[in-house]
Amino acid sequence: MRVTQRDIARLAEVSQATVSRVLSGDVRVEHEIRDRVLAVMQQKNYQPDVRARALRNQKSGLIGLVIKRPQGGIANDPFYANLISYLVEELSGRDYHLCVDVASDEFYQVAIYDELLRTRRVDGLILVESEAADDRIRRLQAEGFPFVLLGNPLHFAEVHSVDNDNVIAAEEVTNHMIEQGYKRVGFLGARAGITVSDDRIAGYQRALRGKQAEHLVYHSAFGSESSRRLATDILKSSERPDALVVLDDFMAFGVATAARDLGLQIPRDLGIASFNDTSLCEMIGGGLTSVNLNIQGLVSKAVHRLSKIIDDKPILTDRRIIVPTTLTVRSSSLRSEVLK
Amino acid sequence: MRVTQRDIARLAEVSQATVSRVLSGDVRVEHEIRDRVLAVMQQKNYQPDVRARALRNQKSGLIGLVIKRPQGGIANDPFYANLISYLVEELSGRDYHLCVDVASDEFYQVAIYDELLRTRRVDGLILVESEAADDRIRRLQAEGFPFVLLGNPLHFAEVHSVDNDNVIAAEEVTNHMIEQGYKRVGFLGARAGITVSDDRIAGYQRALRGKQAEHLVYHSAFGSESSRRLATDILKSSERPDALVVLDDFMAFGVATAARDLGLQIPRDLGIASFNDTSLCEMIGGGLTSVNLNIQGLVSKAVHRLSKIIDDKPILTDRRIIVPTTLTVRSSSLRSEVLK
DNA sequence: TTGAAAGCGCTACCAT
DNA sequence: ATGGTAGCGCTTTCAA
Repeated sequence: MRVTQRDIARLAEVSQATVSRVLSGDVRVEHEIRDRVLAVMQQKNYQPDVRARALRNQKSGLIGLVIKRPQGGIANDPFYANLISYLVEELSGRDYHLCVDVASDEFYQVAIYDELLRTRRVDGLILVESEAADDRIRRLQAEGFPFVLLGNPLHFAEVHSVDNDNVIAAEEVTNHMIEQGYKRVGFLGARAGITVSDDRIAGYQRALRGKQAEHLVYHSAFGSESSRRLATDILKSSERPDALVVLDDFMAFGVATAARDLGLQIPRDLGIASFNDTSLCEMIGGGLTSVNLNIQGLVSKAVHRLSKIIDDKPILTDRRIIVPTTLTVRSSSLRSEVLK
Repeated sequence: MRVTQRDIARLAEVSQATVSRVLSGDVRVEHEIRDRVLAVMQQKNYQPDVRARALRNQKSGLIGLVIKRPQGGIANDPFYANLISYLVEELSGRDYHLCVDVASDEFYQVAIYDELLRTRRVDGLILVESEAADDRIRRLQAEGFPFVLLGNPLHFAEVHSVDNDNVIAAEEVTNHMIEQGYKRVGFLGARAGITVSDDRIAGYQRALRGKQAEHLVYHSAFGSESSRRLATDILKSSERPDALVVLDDFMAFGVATAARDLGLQIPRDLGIASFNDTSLCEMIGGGLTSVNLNIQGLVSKAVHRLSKIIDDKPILTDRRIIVPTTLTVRSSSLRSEVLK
């Protein structure tokens, strides 16, 4: 059996309550006793049992992350790997651990929510929803369960959320394309309903106002292969765009491949820019212009906010926190350089 | 306050013990009472508190994954994303959840180990060690803590481990290159000490026996950029290899980029093959030949074994479980096709 | 078949 | 300043 406070108490000839006090750094404990207890703890290599603590304090020290499996697993989306990585890092600084669950389908996801929060396994949740998830959010709200949404809460104004301003980000990158002299800028997004995509399309359209009459919005499935196929069709057309803003780096990779196969020069014949600024951007010949979302910043803000909610601390700032994006310009969009 | 078994008991007019029995599916409970209790549970939306259960049963229902941050975060290594993804999936089928921690440095990693297992936060650990980690493994053994190593335990014969046979895998892929007619096959690995790399180099060398006198082993840092630079040097040399087996897809990507920049045709002038078979392989022009590690298989075996250890069930098979690899041949190594 | 009660290891309150 | 003790919500033994 493992060492408990009772064992320590017996060996140090004090009460178990005193051991607990020493552990919590209670100032009222006499120095001599304190040292004696600490010595025994050290010797016995005592560590408090988090399970007992969790029960007693009604806090598990765990933050849950439930992600809906994207197309082809989370493996191929560096966003999630980044997210988890930064989350763990951020949490460890606050004495929290991360509990990850992946939901393969809608039904299962609800079950996980139930299991995770009704059983009080975790103290709070980080939500990442690619689409509006009304029922789940309402459920959490009804339970009064602490959670922060990474993304756009849409009509849920009361939900705490951390997000980029994807409308502005898309507007900026589209403007960048226009400034580079592209005349027919298109946008390659995901299917309608994916909030990130919808937001970025809105930004794209805003940028075009008064500058380009025709809006060229295309909807592709996720992944570089789908976008490669779609891009091939698009670029074969006689009225093809001369620049494409793409939803993410993977899809942009597909576009770049399609362009290369069709003999189009980047950035001269086709400008490309995308979102996420993953390591992939350095891998595309000459580099891919991409919007950096500052995932670390998103995560940091989200955890900060969540821990405040959990601790019931007053929240003075806005419920929606916006983390600025930055445009990392690489050669895939630098038409002006090429034409010099 | 939330609903407890006592509340249910009161409402159903039974004892709290009976409620517990109903929950555990105890057959001795009379049907009528059973139904009454279940009805109240349903109505009150009762869920047992996992914290109390964990304390009582001495089981948390959590499996820990501690990963040492690789170069540049885990984000850029799809292996970890895959690992986590499959782990979560596999665990959820066994009523376990995954607790992820990342250790940035050696010292911190030991601290996490302590926190995670001495405090009994998790019931078992999955270890992923890129290098021999003697002290940590000995510690776990001394504590009698359940864990399974994903990788090569080296001299720790008593450790339960799940791994590919990297020696054989490398031998096979090297043989494949030789069969394709390459005469100077090289190996681009990581620095010595990284067990996966060491194993694969050993396999590469075994394949060359009697077939190619000169062993061309190169050591690169991780990442496509480092390997691109190194590959550029290697390929500029007059005695350059005509084929490279590379430690992973990312590094292979760097090699492919270097080759392209030097005007070398793949697979005619340079054959490339690597390990991991990630989505990146489809992205490299024509496709990259790569060894598929069957991560899902690795994870499945590891979890299966770990849960047996945790439940103290007898383990009849070998302590070391080998999951077979398969070679996914794509055009980057198909020299014979090109020369037809 | 059911209920009463002990106890998992801890924190915190109330005594002294 | 210290000890005794209640109790977090649950499972399980023991009695009835």
